[in-house]
Amino acid sequence: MKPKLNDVAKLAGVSATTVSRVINNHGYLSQKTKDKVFEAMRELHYQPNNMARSLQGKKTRLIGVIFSDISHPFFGELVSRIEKLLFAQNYKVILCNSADDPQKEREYLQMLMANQVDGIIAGAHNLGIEEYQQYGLPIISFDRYLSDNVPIVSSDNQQGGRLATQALHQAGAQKIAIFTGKNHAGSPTNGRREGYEAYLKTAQLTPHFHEIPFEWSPALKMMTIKKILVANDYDGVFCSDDLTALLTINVAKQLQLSVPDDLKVVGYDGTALIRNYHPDLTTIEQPLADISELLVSLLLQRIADAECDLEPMYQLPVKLVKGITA
Amino acid sequence: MKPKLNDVAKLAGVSATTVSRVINNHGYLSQKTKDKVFEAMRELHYQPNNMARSLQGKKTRLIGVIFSDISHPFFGELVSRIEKLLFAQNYKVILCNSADDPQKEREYLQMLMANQVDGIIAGAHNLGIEEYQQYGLPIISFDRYLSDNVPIVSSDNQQGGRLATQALHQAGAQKIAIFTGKNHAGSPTNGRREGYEAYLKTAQLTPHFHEIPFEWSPALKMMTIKKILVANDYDGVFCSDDLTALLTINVAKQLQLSVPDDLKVVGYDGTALIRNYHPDLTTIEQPLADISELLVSLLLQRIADAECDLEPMYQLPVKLVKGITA
DNA sequence: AGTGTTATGTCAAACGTTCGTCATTTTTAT
DNA sequence: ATAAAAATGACGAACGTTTGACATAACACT
Repeated sequence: MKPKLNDVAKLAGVSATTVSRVINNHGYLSQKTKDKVFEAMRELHYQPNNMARSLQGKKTRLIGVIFSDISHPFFGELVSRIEKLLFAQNYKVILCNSADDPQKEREYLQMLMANQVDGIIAGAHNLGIEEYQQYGLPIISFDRYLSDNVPIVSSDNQQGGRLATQALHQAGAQKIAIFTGKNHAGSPTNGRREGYEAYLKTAQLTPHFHEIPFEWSPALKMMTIKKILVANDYDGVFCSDDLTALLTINVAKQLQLSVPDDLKVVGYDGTALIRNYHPDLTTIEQPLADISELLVSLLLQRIADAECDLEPMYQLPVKLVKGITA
Repeated sequence: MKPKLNDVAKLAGVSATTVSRVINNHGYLSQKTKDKVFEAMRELHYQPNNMARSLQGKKTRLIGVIFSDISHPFFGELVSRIEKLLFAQNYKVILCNSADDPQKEREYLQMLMANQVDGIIAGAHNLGIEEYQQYGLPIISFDRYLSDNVPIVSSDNQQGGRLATQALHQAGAQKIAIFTGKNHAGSPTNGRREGYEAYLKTAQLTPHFHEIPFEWSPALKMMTIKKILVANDYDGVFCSDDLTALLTINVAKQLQLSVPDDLKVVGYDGTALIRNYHPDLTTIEQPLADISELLVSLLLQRIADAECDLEPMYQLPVKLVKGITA
């Protein structure tokens, strides 16, 4: 059997109360007793039962982290950073891959409630507003509007869209398309599209929109991209994520189009993976370190004080990372 | 305040005992009462408090999943699959990025114990054996020896090493190097190295070993690779992971070496990311779907019956995925 | 010796469930 | 009508910990 508080007490030759006091650093304690107790805890490999503690009203120090899928490099990197920051603050992460499925997201939410998490960081894309309101829990959202009292952390998607389009234009492109995911309300790609449109307007160029649903398989995406490139004579494409940009480049190669000579390409996200392994790709870098720090720090503020008022929206600056594809 | 079992009981007009019986489907229950209770639960958005339940000896249905870093695409994909499989069985994942740091790994282990997890899936690389034994908990390991009673799931690294080397050789390479991580005992890359060596022996070729520590930054790795390629006239390189293979290809490009004409390259892992976005790369594909299913299924068996005996080692077959780099 | 501070102990209630025991009521089958 | 089966209820102990109330002991300082 696992050792309990009482076993520690016996071994240390003190009362259970004293052990609890030592653990919680509560009331008067002599150094000698503390030492004895810690020693006994070590000897028995005692770990206080968190279930019992949080039944007592203590925090669980569990945080739910919901993203569509951490096998996507962007979310993988983001969640990895979030987990590290939280662990450093003695919080644990319950991982939720919502797969952009509203039903799964709902189940996750219920599960997280049942597990008494202290808070949630959500970057999922599907649920209606109400569902997030009914749980009176600290929540911070990444890049997505959930509800009025849920602060959003995001990067400046419009600015990113402008920068990307500008890069294409300044590299000489004149007929510039944008490839985005489906544009449901609240989706982050909307901002990118707006920035694209805004820049083209000032440059007096015509926008060309193409939707390539995020959840499609890469093979299907490639087919679609091929059709699009064949049917049009674009000389520049702004892809609203880096992976699509890689596909576009692959398709261009298949079509014997030289990048950047015949076709210029700019991606979006700029994860470490892309910067390290595809330095050629010109892309818009989201400040992942800042984003994760802000998400965590806001959440911890909300946990410490549920009433503390936070901005409804924190928008972090993005930057262009020049490769050679535009 | 969150609704409790008693609130449900009141609303449904039954006793607390009955509500508990309904939740646990225990004893005689009429359909009518069940309906009433479920209705009340729904109305109140009631979620049983898992802390209280597991204090009662119920399972927590929490699983600790320890890998070095999910921002690495291989681990990201593996952990994503594991999480999905576990969630489908109503288990939740506590995510642990050990960063290959023994101290962090130790802290994670203690934290998981404190949180009463039902089991652990570990793919980390650092801890001594003893530490995993002292907790009498179901554990399954990925690709790494932890302790005699911890089953290992891995792919056939030796076979992978042989296949990779064979591919290089059959593509015409004669002077074939291997780039691996540091070879501490129990590391999966050892098997790959052995396969490499074994194949070269039968082909009567000389092995050339180079260590490129896994934890180095990509920039540092590239520098090292460049030095190695400049100092030797290899015409084939087997990289023990795909990302290093990408770096090697990038370096080759810098050195004006044509791949595969001047230099053939084979990677290792074959994640969906690589297959989708780098179909050119010849690589050894680890069967991630089978691996994750096996990891989860073995763990659940051990949880269901701590005494059930499992093989000490499950080795799944790998396969060569032909690209054009070898 | 007296006072105040610091250190420890005993005891018990509380957290939200589960589950066994026992009792009672309702339903069903004969 | 009667017995057996099915359905519910009331009650309370237990899970491992925290915490407050209260008591008492040890110690330092005048």
